[in-house]
Amino acid sequence: MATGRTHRPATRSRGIPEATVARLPLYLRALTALSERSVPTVSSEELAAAAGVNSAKLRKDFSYLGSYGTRGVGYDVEYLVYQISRELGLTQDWPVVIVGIGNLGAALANYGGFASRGFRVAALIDADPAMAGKPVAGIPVQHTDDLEKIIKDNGVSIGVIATPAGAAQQVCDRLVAAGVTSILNFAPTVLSVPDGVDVRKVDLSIELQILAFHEQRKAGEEAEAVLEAEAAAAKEIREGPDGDVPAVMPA
Amino acid sequence: MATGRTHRPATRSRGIPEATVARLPLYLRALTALSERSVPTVSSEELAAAAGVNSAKLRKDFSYLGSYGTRGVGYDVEYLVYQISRELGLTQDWPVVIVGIGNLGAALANYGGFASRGFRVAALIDADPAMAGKPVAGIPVQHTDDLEKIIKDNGVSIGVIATPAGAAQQVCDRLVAAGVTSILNFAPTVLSVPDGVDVRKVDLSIELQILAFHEQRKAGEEAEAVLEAEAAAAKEIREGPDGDVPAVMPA
DNA sequence: TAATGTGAAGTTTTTCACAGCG
DNA sequence: CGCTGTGAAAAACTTCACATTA
Repeated sequence: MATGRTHRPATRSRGIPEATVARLPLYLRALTALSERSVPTVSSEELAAAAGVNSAKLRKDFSYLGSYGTRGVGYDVEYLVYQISRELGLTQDWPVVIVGIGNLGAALANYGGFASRGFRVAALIDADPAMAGKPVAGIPVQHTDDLEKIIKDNGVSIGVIATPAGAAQQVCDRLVAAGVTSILNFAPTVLSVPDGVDVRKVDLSIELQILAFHEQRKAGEEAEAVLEAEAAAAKEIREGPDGDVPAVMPA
Repeated sequence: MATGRTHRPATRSRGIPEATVARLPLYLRALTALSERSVPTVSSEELAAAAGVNSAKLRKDFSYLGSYGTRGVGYDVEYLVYQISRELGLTQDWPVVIVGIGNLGAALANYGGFASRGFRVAALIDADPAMAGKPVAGIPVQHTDDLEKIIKDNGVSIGVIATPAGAAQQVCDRLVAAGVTSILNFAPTVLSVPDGVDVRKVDLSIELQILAFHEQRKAGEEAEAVLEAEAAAAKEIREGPDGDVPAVMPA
């Protein structure tokens, strides 16, 4: 993920373990939902259930942020929303560009949760001249030629790549050269970037393949279970219904 | 992720660590690219570079699958493609349904890499009656009412949820009730499912928030670096250019 | 001889279980 | 009393480094 540039261990930042950072958005979402329902406080148990994790893990995660709970009571929802938002850097607004306005890029541009918290789609960029000027999600698409200028004019540091795989590395290089230091990559390619640039990838086919692996395993186990059941049935026929009897036939 | 149902540790399956499973698709993609260029063999070093991991990790990962390499030579590309495909369960075809044919659902339906290896879009399902019958990516959209029938008729065990957050849990419940045991969730919600059902989620806003965290940290470090530089400069003014001198002013 | 395969060491993450506090 | 916060133990994962072997 190339978190480098300083001398700190790449996997930890500000003393907060990477695994914890990855869960903070989950907690934040659950807390936001509670906040909207005007729930004032929440226990680690309840919040953990809402976020789909176990409560010890959640408490440990929060312990890295500080002691924001009240023993015997739980956590103040509003306060925690604020603290996590601050920790994640969502109290400021991050301008984001999306490059590659195909079906996926359009879907991302239209994604509501985007604007709501901390992010703003500063520009949409596509290589197709026919797209230029067309509005998507109310934002006019601009041509790739102007990529560098767009990045600089808007002070963009986060870029989303939704181009075909073939174009991704080149787009990435231009983004980085123009000053982008965080990239979310939807193209099915490994991007190489200099130290100090973070890349995260979202990859449909990888996720499906992982599911297929588990799916296959389940099928295998079912077959095994059937075989075991059959074996048990056969054994019962050989040995009689009560099992613990010395076998008449060799095992 | 709810991998349960049997008595094995949920995080390991068939003796292959979950972290390894998650990387196999990466290796497979790199190997497929090599295969297309008719490269006959590859070393762990080269393949690791192509997949963006380190070579010791790759060798350890492969060691869980068996001894498929040749010392002094490397790995046979074709053979490894086959072994990994088999391990991931991609030698069979998995029919997949996509529920929620908005921008994102359409993007997924159009995604090429889908059909190529192991997966087949068996049906597209949407709640909007106006969509029914319309072809997306050459496949006619069907109405949610028929969800159960579609799942059963096609023997679908993998479902993709691309609906708005509000509908996701309900869709999920229906998919599971109809026999789906693996779900890829694009809706920004935590899904609850019974044991034996795997859920993986893809969440734009979580990824962006993780990037924002690191982005903020970088900015903080720059500020720190500036402060340190300023402090050093100030110190130099106070102490003169050679540093190790007893301070005249209090620290 | 070059590169795999792997014990062993090191690191990170998770979980346990309970002391401590409101 | 109830629930947080956290040391300590356990588990998972990564990396090292080298014996092994084609």
